[in-house]
Formats: sequence, C-alpha cells, structure tokens
Amino acid sequence: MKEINLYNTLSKKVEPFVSNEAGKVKMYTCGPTVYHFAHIGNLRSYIMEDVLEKTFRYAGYNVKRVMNITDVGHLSSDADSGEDKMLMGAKREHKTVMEIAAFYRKAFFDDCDKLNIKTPDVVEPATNCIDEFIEMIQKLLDTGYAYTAGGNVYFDTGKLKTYYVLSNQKEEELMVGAREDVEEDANKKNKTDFVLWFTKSKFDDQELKWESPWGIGYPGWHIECSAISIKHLGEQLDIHCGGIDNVFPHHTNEIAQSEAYLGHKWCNYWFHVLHLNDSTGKMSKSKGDFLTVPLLEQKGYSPLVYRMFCLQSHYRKPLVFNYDVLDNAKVAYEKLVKKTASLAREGELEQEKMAVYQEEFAKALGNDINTSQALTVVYDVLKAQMNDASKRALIEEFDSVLSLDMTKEALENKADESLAAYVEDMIEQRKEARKNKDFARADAIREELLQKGIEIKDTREGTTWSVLS
RNA sequence: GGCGACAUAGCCAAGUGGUAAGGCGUGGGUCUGCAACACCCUGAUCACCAGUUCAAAUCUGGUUGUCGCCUCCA
Repeated sequence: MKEINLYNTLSKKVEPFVSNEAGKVKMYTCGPTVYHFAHIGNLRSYIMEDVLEKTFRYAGYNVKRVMNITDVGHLSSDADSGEDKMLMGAKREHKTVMEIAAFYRKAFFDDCDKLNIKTPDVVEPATNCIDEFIEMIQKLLDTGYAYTAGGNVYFDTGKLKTYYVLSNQKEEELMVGAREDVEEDANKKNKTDFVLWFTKSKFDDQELKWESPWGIGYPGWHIECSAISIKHLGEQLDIHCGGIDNVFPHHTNEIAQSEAYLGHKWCNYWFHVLHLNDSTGKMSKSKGDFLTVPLLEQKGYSPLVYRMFCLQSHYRKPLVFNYDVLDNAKVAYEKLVKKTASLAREGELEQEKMAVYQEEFAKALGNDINTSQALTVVYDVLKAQMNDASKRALIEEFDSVLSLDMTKEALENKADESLAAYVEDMIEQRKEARKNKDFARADAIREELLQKGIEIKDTREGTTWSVLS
C-alpha cells in the first residue's frame, strides 16, 4: 500500500500519514465512560476507528493501540451544578460505582465483539493510573503550568503561547453560558482553565477518592487520556482518535497539558469521527431513550448490518439514522454475503488480475479512509472477469479491514433437530408432489409450513427453508 | 455572538478542474408450475447566484438551508 492520506484536525487538511518511527503506529483512542450502555452513535466512532487501525495493519504497519476506560471523575461539568456520571449511574441502579463500571465495560466490549471491532492492544481503566495522574499534575505545578485554588488544582491556560490549536476560537468569544446549566467557576484565572485534581467536591457521597499531595480527591477528566497515553505509548504519539465533540475542550486540553508536561510536541495526527444523528439531531444518552446494539438485534438486524450502514458513508460526514436506510443496508448486506459466501474455493489464483483490485482497494482506504469507495471495490470484484477462487481470496483479504464476515457461510438454522427432520420430510413430500405436477398439494405443504412460521424457497441449488422471526 | 462541517437521482452515496461510480428501491424483461431467488435492461447536469478557466459537481466570492461545537457527550 503506497500511502495513507488522512484528514488531520490539527492542520485541517488531508495529508500523507508519516509515522514517527518507520513501520510503527502509536495510536490512542478515547474510550467510553462506562456509566451506561453505548448507543449506536457512540459505536459509529469505534467502528470507523477500527477501520483506521485495520487500514494501518493492512498497509503493513505494526500498530500499538491504547484505549482508556473512564470509570471515575467524569463530570457533567466542572461547575457547581455538575454531577458525576459514574455516580449518577450508580445511584440509578443502586450499585457501587465499581460494579457499574465493570458491568458496562463488559457490555461495551460485547457490543464491540458483535460489530467485529477489534479490542485495542491495551485497555486501561483510569482508576488504574492514579499514580501517573498525580505525577503528571505535580510536574505541571512544579513548572508553573498549574495552580491550586479553592482546594482544586487547575491548569493555567494563560501560560500557553497558543491554546486553541485545534480550532480557531478566541477566548474573548467563548460563551460561558452557551448552555444554561453551566455556571462559571470563580476559582479559575482564565475562562479556559480546567481542573486537574478535585479535592473540593460538592459530591459528599463521591465513592472513589484517593490520597494526593493536595488532599483526598479524584482526577479531572482531561488528565486521564494524556497520562494513559504517555504511560503506554511514550512521549511521541502518532495519532489520536475520538468523536468530533472531543475536539473542544477535551483534546484541546489534552494537548495543552501533555505538551506543557513533555516540553515538546506530542501528537502529529488527530482523527475525529462525525456524529450519528437521528431526525431530531444528535443522539444522546441524556435523552433517556437510545438505540443500542441489543435493541437492533431484537428488531432483527444483525449488528454487522449496522457496521455496513456505517461503512457506506464517510467518517467525516454527519450520518442520519433511520430504519429505512438501515433496511436498505440490511438487504444490501444480505445480498453481498450471499454472493460472496457462494463463491467456489477451488481454482488457481489469478494474481495479475487480483492486483488491479488490491490496488483500487488500497487507494480507496488510503484516500482518507473512503469506506464507501472500498465497498464499491468489493462489488467490482464480484462482477470482475476472474475465477471464483480469486474473487474469494480478494474479498477475504478486504474483509480483514472491512470486517463484515462476507465470506462466512450463512448461519445454520438454529432450529432443533426434530423440527429440522419434520421440515425436511415435508420438503421431500412437496418435491414428490411437484414432480407429479400435483401443485395444489405442493402449495398446501408450503402453506402449512408457513403457518408454522417456516418459509421455504426453491433456489437453483434446491429447496431451502428458514424460520421466520 | 464566535468557530466549524455539510448540501449530488425516490433513498444511501462516490467524485479533490476534463465532461456524473456503486448500492437499495422503482419500472420492464428472462428463468421457474406459482411465489421467492438469480440474471438483464431502466434514472440526475450536481441547493441558488455571480466569477475564474478552453473546460467546474469539483476553484473563488456571495446567498439560502441543515447540522455540530463553544466546559455532559462518540
């Protein structure tokens, strides 16, 4: 693969990706806050980041990817009206914070498995890294980039030459009251300062607290990702990923504190995935009702249909979710799997012809992860003048990135054996009837099975049946 | 108020200066006892206006619309 071009939020341009160390990619992803189930909008980001990681691997890079798990101190806001999300989840379900974290962490990775999202090489809960947070905060205090006020430790954004590296905003133009429920924190020297360590909290019932040089408390949100990234990936990060909403303030603050701590540039590429919206706008857990992978399954959609849905569009475009489009993806997905799964395995590979499509596929992904285009190459392969074995080999190769299980055989009927035997018998009887041109009898059998929730179809390969859901 | 993204056929969507990929659907057809499957055929001058250019969906300026961010969020 020649080149991977990526849009970089830092430069606001598509540029060739060049890693710090040849052949290696150090990749960091902002992980979930495990206070509730992930909705499919959250998962869009993880799907597209998964494709990014697999594109690097497809291109031959050795990738080390790290993801954090936010299981503490993620406030609704730093201001007095905020509530800790972990705590809210715990209250809601009458469990301890750690029980909540463990439960939803598992739920998150279950969803990822279903969506064929590879688990990152390192998954690190914030509660594992308190020492690292304290060490980092201490150095920021020592070097004058942080100060204490009102019991908390703040990062002093006024000490930086440039703070808004990811966006073109000016401090004077920030609206502190952009959202009504946010109040200004009088302890801050600058509007954009943020908390590194809380000791003074309005959450008297905060469960998780640790000793620190500044008193018993807990870390702010932003310090988490910086410290975890540096802990596992060192001082030079190649690429940092997350949802678009993280650009400000989270990633802006990460850059501020990481570079203040390290004394040099930290991360070269920033990869942000746009949101999945519904007809009313942005999906949100706060709205109470939200779409999850298990819910889609209940409604009869394979999770991979949703993956296909995401892959059909580009990660840097907003995507609007609705069931019509999902149905569209479902039909397209099922047709695609059916075609690829039926490709014969035997035959000699036609390497020269294959190379053309390998190049097209690599070009699509290298063009800022153009998954829609990459998917089109799969269709091109199916229509190509090439033997089945070559097509199958190509699509299997492409699936190492797309991860749609395209070449896996259709799932076995889950029905129990006695039912299977019965249905097979009925099909046999119907076959006999059709042979004798007794179509009334044949249709009667088909109708009888349908009454029992079993649908049969006469394909070129014989009669197949399936249990209707 | 500031910052930013997006606007292509019924729907999703590619396209990064040279004359509109692909998928789904629709309609027509072939095949099959019928149904389904499969296969073939079938569609848009790219929000609007102005400009640059031999040439623009693609560049520039403006207008309109939709969405996001500006301390919960992926």
